Amino acid sequence: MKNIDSQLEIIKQGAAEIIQEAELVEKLKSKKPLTVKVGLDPTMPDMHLGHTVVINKLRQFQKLGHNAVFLIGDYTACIGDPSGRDATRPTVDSRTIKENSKKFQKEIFKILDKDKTKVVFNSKWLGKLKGLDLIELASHYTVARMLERDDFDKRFKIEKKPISIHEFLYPLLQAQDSVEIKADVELGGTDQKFNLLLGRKLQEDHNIKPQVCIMMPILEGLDGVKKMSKSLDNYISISDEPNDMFGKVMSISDDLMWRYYDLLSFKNYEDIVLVKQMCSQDKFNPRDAKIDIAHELVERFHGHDKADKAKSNFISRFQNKNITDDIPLIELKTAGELRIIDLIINNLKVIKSTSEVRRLISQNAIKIDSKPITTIDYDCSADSEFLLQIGKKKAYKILLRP
RNA sequence: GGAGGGGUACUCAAGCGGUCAACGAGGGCAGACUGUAAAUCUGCUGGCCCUGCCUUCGCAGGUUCGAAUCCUGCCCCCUCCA
Repeated sequence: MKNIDSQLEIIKQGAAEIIQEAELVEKLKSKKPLTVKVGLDPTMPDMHLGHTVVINKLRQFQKLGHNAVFLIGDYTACIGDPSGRDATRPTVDSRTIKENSKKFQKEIFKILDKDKTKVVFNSKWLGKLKGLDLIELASHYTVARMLERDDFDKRFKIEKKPISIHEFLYPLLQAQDSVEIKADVELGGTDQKFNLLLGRKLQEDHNIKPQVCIMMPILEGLDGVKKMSKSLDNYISISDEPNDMFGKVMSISDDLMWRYYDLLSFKNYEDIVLVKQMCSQDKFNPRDAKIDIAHELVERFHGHDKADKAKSNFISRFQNKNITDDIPLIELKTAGELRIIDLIINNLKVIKSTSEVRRLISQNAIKIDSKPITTIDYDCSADSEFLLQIGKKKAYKILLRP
């Protein structure tokens, strides 16, 4: 185990806030591996890079020799934490929760060391709570203090949107998890501050040394402004195909790229500082820095070979403007000629309405063998092979057979 | 339980009897410029058998030549009082 100072330095990297740092030092001084908790609700079917920020931090703890506990909130998922949202999340059925949990476990081990990570489900203890237990739990906190939570406060006072009573139970249950696990440290996004703090309070009530709360910044999505989320469609899923993932990373702004470096890269802190410096002094093209981070991320989730391939595809396609062989070849059987409309809407299913196809055609966005088509009545002759491009990003090789 | 306010397209938000497929903003898409960047500029943004037609303004009816706009009932939400 490294000395306390260098541990602390690593732990603090990228963290938005630590409560209380002095307590953390105290705990580190004990020289015993700390129990570090990260919880995630299996409400969404797949994880995106935003979720991994906290897991990356957990990985650092793990590398430092501490005990990583990954908590799957299969019980709390039934409530749905509305954190950062303006309304209750719809509750999720138990089968979906099971499926998602399984997927989660597979995904997190692309980041964490499988052999050293303890995976726990909070239904194990929360499921045993009886009505009276729940009432007892609820007695530990007051309504006024609940309303201190930012999003509750906003909904209640400013937006005047409804808050259901059961939503108050979420933070309490999450805090109960910390009691059960006896967490020394809990990691979460800055939007989790309230919930994490409640863990401290509840642990104290149970005479457990309160956990240190470490808040990580919320990662912005592709737009660079709003938090990464599936519902905003500005996310990079960790199960995105290599080419897609690479392309999405390349399309972010330079400012955002540095955020991604800070929060997602496993490179040394010093190396990142150096890259930033070189870019700002025009010694290194930011585009190439972007290629590096794109490669790193694709490699993490898809392996080295696929990352190399995605990179070379990207370069040949966009930098050298070549149309590569990598474009999917689609073979279709047709009796005679095939209308372009039918091809796009019925066979490829990439655009949903004729009107939209019309629009794209009038904008010169649909090309066949690099030539824009000008009429909706365009027919593709039977028994032919051609390249179909829709906008800049979509391309297909089509082979029509009789 | 009582009183009042409100539900409009992906979101916010105008419209309050015809000129409304519905102002405006955001988002999204496309084009130009580029580093598939960002910023900026331009256009588009319900559907279709597209110089026209069809369906949309919480739901269901009604008044009218004609309704998102008026009337009735229902559903949902918010605020205040109890």
